[in-house]
Formats: sequence, C-alpha cells, structure tokens
Amino acid sequence: MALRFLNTLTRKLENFEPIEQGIVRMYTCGPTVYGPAHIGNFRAYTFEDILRRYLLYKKYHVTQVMNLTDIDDKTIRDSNAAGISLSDHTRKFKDMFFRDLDRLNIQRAEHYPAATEHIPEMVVMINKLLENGCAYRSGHSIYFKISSFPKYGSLSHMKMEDLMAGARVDSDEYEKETASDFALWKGWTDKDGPVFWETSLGKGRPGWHIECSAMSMKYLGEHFDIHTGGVDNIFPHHENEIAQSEGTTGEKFVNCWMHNAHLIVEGRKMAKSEGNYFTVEDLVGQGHNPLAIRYVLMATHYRQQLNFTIEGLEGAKAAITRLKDFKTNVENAHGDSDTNAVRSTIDKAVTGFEAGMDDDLNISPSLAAVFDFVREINSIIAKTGLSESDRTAVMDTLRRFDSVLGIVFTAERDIDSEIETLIQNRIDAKKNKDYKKADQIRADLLNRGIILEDTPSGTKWKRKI
RNA sequence: GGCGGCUUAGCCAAGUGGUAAGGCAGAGGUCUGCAAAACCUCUAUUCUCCGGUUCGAAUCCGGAAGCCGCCUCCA
Repeated sequence: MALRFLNTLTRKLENFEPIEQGIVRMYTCGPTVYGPAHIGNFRAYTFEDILRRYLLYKKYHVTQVMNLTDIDDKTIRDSNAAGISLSDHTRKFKDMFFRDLDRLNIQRAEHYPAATEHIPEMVVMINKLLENGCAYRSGHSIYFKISSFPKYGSLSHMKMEDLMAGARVDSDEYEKETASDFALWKGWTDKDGPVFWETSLGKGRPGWHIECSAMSMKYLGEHFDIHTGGVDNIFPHHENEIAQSEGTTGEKFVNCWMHNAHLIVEGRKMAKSEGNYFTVEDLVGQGHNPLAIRYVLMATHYRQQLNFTIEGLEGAKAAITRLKDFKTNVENAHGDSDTNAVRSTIDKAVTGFEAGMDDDLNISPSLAAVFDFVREINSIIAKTGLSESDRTAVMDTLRRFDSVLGIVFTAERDIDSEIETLIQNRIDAKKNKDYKKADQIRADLLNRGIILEDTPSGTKWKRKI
C-alpha cells in the first residue's frame, strides 16, 4: 500500500509524494521555551518522532527542522522579572527540553534553529513583504495585511467574516488596520526592557509567526513537503505562516500539513488549575518509566484525542515489559524451528505493521500486528525453540519494528557489584536448597528494582520497568 | 454565535455496510522448589441513547445527550 497522510489543507487522505524523489523535508513546530514542556507538548513531539521514524523506515532521506521559540511575551516577561538575560532564561528550558526528548527516546531532528539567532533572515523577509505590498507600518510596528492575501483562511477553512462575535479581540492592538492583521515586527516598548534588536526595520523584535516562515525556508527551501504541529496551531499560526511565506515568494509553501489532536488527563482538560497538569519530570519523579510515557503518547492515533491516565501508564508499563521480555526470549532461544512457519509469521507481521502505518500512521493495527508476532513467535519458541538463522530473522524484524516504536532496543544500565554478589548468593542458596534464604534475597532484589527469573539456562536478571 | 472532533468490555484502543483486532487488567490450566517469563483456554449477542434506510448497521441518514477543541502569539 502506498503511504498516505491526511492533509489539513485539503482535509483528505492523500498519497504521499515528496517533491524530490526519496527525500522528505519537514518542519515540525517546536516548543516555546518559557517553562518545562508538559506531556501534551510531548504528544506532539512524539507524533513527529513517529512520523520521522516511519519515513526513515520507508527508506526516505529525511531533513527535519524543529524550531525553538526563545522569544515571545512570556519569555520576555519572565526573564525581565528574574533580572536575567533572555538567553540565560531560555537556556535552562532548552536544556530541559532536550533532556526530556532523550528520556522519551525521541530522535534528534537535523536542525533546531532558535528564533533569536535568525533575526536577520526575518528582517529580510519582512522587507520583502513590505515591497510586495503585503505588509504595512503602523507606529513602530509592522503588520501583515490580510486583505492582500485572498487565500487567507484556506488551511483552517474559516471565512474571515465569520470570525467575530464571542471571539477575543485584543483591545490594545488598535494600531492595526483590521483586527485580523497580525504583527510581523513589534516596535520596542518599556515592557520589553533590554530585549530588542536594532535593525533596518527599527528597534524592536519579531512577531511570533515570522520565525517559522523564515527558518523553515532557510533550512528546507521555499517549498517543502510536510509541516506539522498541534491542532491549535492551525489557526492562526499556520494560517499566518502560509500567508507570510507565499506573500514573500509567490509560490506554494508546504504540500502536506499534519496536525495532532490534544490530550486530556483522566477525562478532563489538562490544566494547572485542575491539578492534572504533568511534565515528564513530574511523572519520572513519581517513579514512572519514561518509555511507558512514550508508549502511552504514541499508541493512540495522532489525530485522536488521547485520554492520559495513570492506569493507562501502568498498562503501558506492562506492554513494554512484554516487548522487552520478548527480545530476551528470542536471544535465549535455541532449537530446530520450522523456518517456513517462522518466515510466514514474519511476513504477516511486517505486512500488518506497514498496512497500519501506511494508512496515515494508524498505529493501533500496527501494534496489534507486533503483538500477534510476539505471541506467535513465543509459541514457536515454546514448542521447538529457534534455529540460529530463524533467530536472526526474528531479531531483525523486531529491530525494524522498533526503529519506529523506539521502545525495545534502548540502553539498559548495568548492575553494580553489590547486586551481582546478591544474585550469586541466591544462586548458591538455591543450589543448597536453602529456599528460605533464596526467596529472601529475591525479594530484596525486587525492592531494588531487580527481577530474577530462573530459566532452564540459569538465573537471569532484569530491571523492573 | 460560527467551525471541528469524539462516545466500542473494568481501563486503553482498532474496526467506516457482511456479523466485534490488539494491549492492560481478570479467571482456569501447563511448566516451576515456590515464583517469574512463556504457552494454552476463557472473558462485549454487542458498539452513548432514540428513530430511519437496508436482506444485513458499531459502520449510512435524521434527532437527542455527554465530553473535548478552535475562533488572533496555547502542542
């Protein structure tokens, strides 16, 4: 089956055809580094990671860009309040962001451009928009003129006339010609304190939307394949990006727009005021395994609202334990298996896995195929074991699946000498049929997060997840 | 007020006209010193509710209820 995605622009499933054969250029909306990102943010980054990994699985060469928004109202407000520079303030949240990406085993993009390091590119673009008649000065600021871009609203499928009653209107934006125009460049005010750039546009700072247009085009070209973000970004952020970019170049900006749904927590909207607001750090601090968080975030289709629950997190823990145990079972399996049976099990699993993922990253049937594969191979192992070549074929298949899932082949910490001694003591006690002592040591180790399993090939240990 | 999404077992979640995938949890069995892992068996006559279309509906149509969004710098 051909790979297809739901394109927000057309609201249709479309076969994915990159602009340049075999190469995918994609821009994934990244964090505003004003605080620790929460699990809702990480749902987006996990979705983008699955997208990236599956494109790599399909043998595309991928260039992914993820922006770091390190200047906006909040970062300016908080850094000024703390009396430190904007860059010192945002640095710690950038560091946290990358720490959490690693914890969730999210692959690194090729580029992480920061807004503050691309002011010249933005200035060039704004000048171009002024020349093209798509922008105007008002006071010390510059705004995009929506009326210059007739296609405005085509991504969100909204008519500007309908955006009215009930909607918030920012009262201090009286300088704009019409309410829907948006800032490209914001003239300096007292509130900005030391945060400003002296440019040909004047003293000030960029608006929010312009960074994504300027940085995506710098690293990916004026026309690229995929642009992603949360559904909340469809309007106005991505709508504005299209207007700015196409207003600058006169050409189509992005072919395929993909947006992930939000998550809720225990059936309620996640909010600090609800007391159900979680960061990765919060959950890890409560003893939850980060890979279980990853599993929860990725196991629901990206366009489906995800209900994040602690019970679900526990279930995820059990699921990834099963997958990791499967890897161990395969590694330790020896025997004389029916190669035809193994191969047909592999073929069926690969077909099922790809059918799901090809269908707009519909991961649930893909996971079902993986778990069927696990059960069927375990069943073969239980009956006949695995021949060396079958074992290699099964491991290769698992590794392929996991190149997308990112759960099984992850680094494990080794055990220290003290634990090693305890394990040996238990083996000795068991040999001497001192089962009371053996069980005591096994219980102690479990408290330290080490699970012992007695198998035909000796005692094995693993970490509790 | 405008626009959009969702509702399937105790929990999570596929399935979009042909008689309910998968995971977790639960029950029984095999194996084991006991466990663990693994395997085998079982676990939704039914898909929020009410109508309709159809030989046939979780799937299509109409209506209701509940939940979650977007509507100018929130993933």
